[in-house]
Amino acid sequence: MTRKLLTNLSVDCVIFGFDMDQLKVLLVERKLKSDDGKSIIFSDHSLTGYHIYEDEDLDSAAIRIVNDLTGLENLKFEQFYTFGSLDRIAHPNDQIWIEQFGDVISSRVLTVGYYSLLPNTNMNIIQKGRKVNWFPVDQVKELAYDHKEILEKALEHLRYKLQNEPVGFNLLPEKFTLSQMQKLYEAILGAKYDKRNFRKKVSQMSYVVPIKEKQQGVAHKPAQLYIFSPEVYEKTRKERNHFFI
Amino acid sequence: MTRKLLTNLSVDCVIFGFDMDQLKVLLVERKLKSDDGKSIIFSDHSLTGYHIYEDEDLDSAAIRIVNDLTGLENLKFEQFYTFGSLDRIAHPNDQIWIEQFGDVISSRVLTVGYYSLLPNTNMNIIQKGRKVNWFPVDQVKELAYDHKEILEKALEHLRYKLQNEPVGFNLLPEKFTLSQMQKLYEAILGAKYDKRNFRKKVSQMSYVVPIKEKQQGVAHKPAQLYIFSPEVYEKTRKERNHFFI
DNA sequence: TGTTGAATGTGTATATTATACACATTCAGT
DNA sequence: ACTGAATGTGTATAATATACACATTCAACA
Repeated sequence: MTRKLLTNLSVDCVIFGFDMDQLKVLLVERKLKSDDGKSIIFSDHSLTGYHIYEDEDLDSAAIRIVNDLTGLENLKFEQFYTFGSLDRIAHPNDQIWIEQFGDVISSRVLTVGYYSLLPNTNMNIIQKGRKVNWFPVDQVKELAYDHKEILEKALEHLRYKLQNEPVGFNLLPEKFTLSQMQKLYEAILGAKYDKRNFRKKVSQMSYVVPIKEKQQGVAHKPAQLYIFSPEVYEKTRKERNHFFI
Repeated sequence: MTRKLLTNLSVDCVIFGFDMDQLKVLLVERKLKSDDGKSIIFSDHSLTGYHIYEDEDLDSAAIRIVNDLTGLENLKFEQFYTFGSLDRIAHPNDQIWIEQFGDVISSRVLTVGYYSLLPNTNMNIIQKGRKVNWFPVDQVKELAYDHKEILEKALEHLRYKLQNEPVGFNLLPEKFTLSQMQKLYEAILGAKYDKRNFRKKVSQMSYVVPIKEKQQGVAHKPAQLYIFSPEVYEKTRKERNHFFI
């Protein structure tokens, strides 16, 4: 039995990772060679995305698609926006690419955007055919289709969330130092924070808890390690009373 | 020429209105009569929604669909979430309703959720065939399809936004009093605020500006009227520095 | 025209939170 | 034992949040 792939529906996933210095995004190479395989017609990158099956949940599709392209498992995805402009697939390269696979070009492909936050950029990526690599988010220039726009929207969403919810911990290893946490916020929000004030603020977050363990093997005073406690967070978040700004 | 309607894609719009007391939502009656027209097979309500055309933008679809059902014009919509569970249309009533129109039931209809905020609940609604009415949000029990879930998500989104951005002014008349503004926040967030402290907070919002006009025809001290200035807001919002909580 | 009912509009004291800012400590490596 | 590199800490001041009570102004009515 063959599952029916929906030609007018797809899912695109923005996979973020933090390497303790920069925010990165996982991109898939899109390289089209001439028939004789000797010259390259074009080469660029896209997000991890593909069409969904008729009998497939959106959330499951995100998991499947990323797994197909990267081998990554157990990622958590969150939907952030859906893109449905009529001109999403306008560039000649995009059309050539699609035709190459014999797909009919739907007059418009609606794509649901998901993002995922990974705690590092060293995980083993199983490249099944196409090259997949990490790129610093702020150096990404052009992408296939409207993926640049999707990436921007995901970033915007991430920044917004970061200022209102403790999503940042998903981008840090389970045990992290306060300097790492500070770097994360600085990198994503593009700001600079005072170390003492940052730590004072964090010390008020009861859900960031120090553990009986310190950094090891560093050529300086080893830092205290912390973990994020989702349980404590759920208990404390009860009511925020401020409106906006 | 006939435009092709996409059977597996739809847009559902959650239209909120505030009547100075309660948050309300605009719902469309869904009444199915027996063939002889004498008995009612079932009757319930749904959000304003319908399938989109092949050659139609998502945003335009929202505008068209709401206009078709209500005659309302010039609404501003914002997308908040997309629903694509495989069991969205599970209830027998939903299936009967769809079959009635001779539509094929797609195995899954993906629907993009939009919401709109109206400054009052008195606008002239042109009912084209189906009855459309305002209902207090917190008294809505069951809805067609998964529309109850969609409404909840829209509400959640609205509350979130309300605490972080000045979207509430869209639910108030152009000229409003501070008491009205306070009531709005209390109604939507389900909280109670101290009048003096609320006003102190608002007085720090440079974009809420008093005008040379007072309430008229009220049997008590007439209140100062205010307007929201988007221009001033854009200038002031520069940087918010808090993370979360 | 004066009395009533109803909502408006205002200030202060106290507690909490935000900001600005500099130096001793601890480790690995040599 | 010395160096380089990052950690970890406190205080004074400013800004913001909270708790709380009463005189004012209008329309309506007697």
